[in-house]
Amino acid sequence: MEPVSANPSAPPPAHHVHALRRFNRYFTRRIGALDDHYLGQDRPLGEARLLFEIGGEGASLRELRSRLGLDAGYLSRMVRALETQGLVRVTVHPHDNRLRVAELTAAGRTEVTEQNRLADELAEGLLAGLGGRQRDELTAALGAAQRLLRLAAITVVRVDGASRDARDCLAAYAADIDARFPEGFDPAALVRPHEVSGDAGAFLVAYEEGRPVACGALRRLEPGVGEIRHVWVHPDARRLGLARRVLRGLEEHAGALGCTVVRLDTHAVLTEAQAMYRACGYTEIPRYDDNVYAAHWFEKRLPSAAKP
Amino acid sequence: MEPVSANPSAPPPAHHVHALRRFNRYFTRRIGALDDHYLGQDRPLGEARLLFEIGGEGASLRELRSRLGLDAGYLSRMVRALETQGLVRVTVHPHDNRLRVAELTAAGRTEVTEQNRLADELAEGLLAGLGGRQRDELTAALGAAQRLLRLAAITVVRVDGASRDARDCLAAYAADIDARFPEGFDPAALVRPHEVSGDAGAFLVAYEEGRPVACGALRRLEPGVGEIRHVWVHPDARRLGLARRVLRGLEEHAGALGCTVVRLDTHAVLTEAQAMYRACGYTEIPRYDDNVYAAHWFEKRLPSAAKP
DNA sequence: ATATTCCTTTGACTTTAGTCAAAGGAAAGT
DNA sequence: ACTTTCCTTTGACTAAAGTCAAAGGAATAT
Repeated sequence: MEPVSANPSAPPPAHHVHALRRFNRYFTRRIGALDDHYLGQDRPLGEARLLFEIGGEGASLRELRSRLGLDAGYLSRMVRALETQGLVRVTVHPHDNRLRVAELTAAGRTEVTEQNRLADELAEGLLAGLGGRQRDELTAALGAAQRLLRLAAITVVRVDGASRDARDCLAAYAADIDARFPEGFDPAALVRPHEVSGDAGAFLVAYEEGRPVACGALRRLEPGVGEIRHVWVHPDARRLGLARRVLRGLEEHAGALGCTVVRLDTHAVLTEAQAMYRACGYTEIPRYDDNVYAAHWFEKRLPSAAKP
Repeated sequence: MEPVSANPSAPPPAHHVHALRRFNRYFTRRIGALDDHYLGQDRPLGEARLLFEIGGEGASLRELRSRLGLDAGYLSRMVRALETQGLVRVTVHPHDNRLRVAELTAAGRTEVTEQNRLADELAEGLLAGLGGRQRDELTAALGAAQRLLRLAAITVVRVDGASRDARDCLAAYAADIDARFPEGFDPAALVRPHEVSGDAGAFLVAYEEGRPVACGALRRLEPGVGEIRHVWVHPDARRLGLARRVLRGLEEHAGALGCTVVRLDTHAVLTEAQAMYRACGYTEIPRYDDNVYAAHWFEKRLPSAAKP
């Protein structure tokens, strides 16, 4: 896996760094601390967090371990403690006897609900000091900040078209558009791994905290002409501007593979995608393939790789 | 001290509460955690935080205790530990032999600098994932959020005009405008405590985390006419919209004291203040007093207290 | 001057949080 | 079938964080 345009720009100017640190200091002191102390009520923080993380659906110990970053032994003991307190029930995983699954009992659920109520109350108390317009502003600012922080944490890397993550992404993509296209979607229309690997093309996957959240494929149509396909973003990661990042990465790879033009097609129902392609410099062209799902065809001339 | 328009509005809508909690969860997990772990490097977190809090200027143990919320005994031991490591020097307070003051030694300063460098690096790494425009957006969003969170934490209360905090605020106000008015300012022109206490008027102080950060006074000019004076905001708390809050509070008190009109004057150099008064519904009127510092006079007719 | 309040230190604990290694049962790869 | 890899449990610790109460010197209030 090689990172794609990892650092597109020079180191960030100091004032951004300071703004982030200032905010961090203020926020963790004012809010984070409060949250933790009040939530914990009568329970060690570790246990409170664990309960919260088990949540309504339950979770395997393995998952809890990775989500909370805990030592296996430590977690095992904590779960046992919660079990003897009657808050948690532990069973073996139905499909894999190595795994155990922790679920909340009724008492556990009550406690988590109470935790949530307290946290809500705390947040309400905080917001009570603001007027309606100011609350709107705050919510908007926090939303924007979170969006950008998430985006900053996502890395786009090139992977082999036959890799596990690539296949998973394509499967999710296929399921997604199958549900969206009125006529459904036949996975046979997906690119073959060899078309997007090695010198033939490229397959990019975006990772957020280790999980694939977006993908995009590039294959060669003819010498000098690449085709972008299967740009997909996980529902949880939409509206972050991730598709553009994947697109930019694919264009870079196209340039590196000697393409001067990239093309792509889209289905009639994917109107946001069409808008994005236009906004990214693509112009509509006549049909160039016989893709039965396509209704619009686009092309973009790549800036020739400038050498300094 | 009685709170002023403490809860001007109904409990905040759930979506604001959720937005705040969502952000809080994300932020503390992603950023806060990182920060702590990296900062601690080779040193327990408690000590690292303590070093940071002692900072360049040093601080009394008492202050450290309240800033960090630590047990006295625990703090005492931690400071001793840092002292034996040669990072901190402890001396008795020059004016109060009960107090000790902790200062950083050269070695301590080096370590804090290194801490800061690491934290900067971390922030840089985070920002590296964003483009220039996105960084600007992030900084703006964090700035707005912090401003609003601070504002939410500030409460405006009425205090006695002769109280310690009132006097401190007025002194700071006097020093402030003395530096700003070309002709200086004579503190004899300040209101007398009795003019702004009891039924005669009101004195409001805004507190942020226990410290006074703004004030404003109301006295009665003649029956039915109040005068607003000495609206002042601490330099650290400017640009939060605090002056407006104080002003609104004073207007409410004026209404409660039976005033239908409030007046105020401002100095020629305080142009932002003039703009604010206009934006808050004040209109310029002819000179109504003989205040030698005044160059503009304003008036606002108060909405008569509506009963439901 | 005397009582009271402050601030810090010390002793004696407890709880949380976390680490490391060994071991054993279960699934996956060959 | 056999090795390897996974996942969890247990034992044996350590370090950090925090609590409580007693005590003594310094300021303040009365």
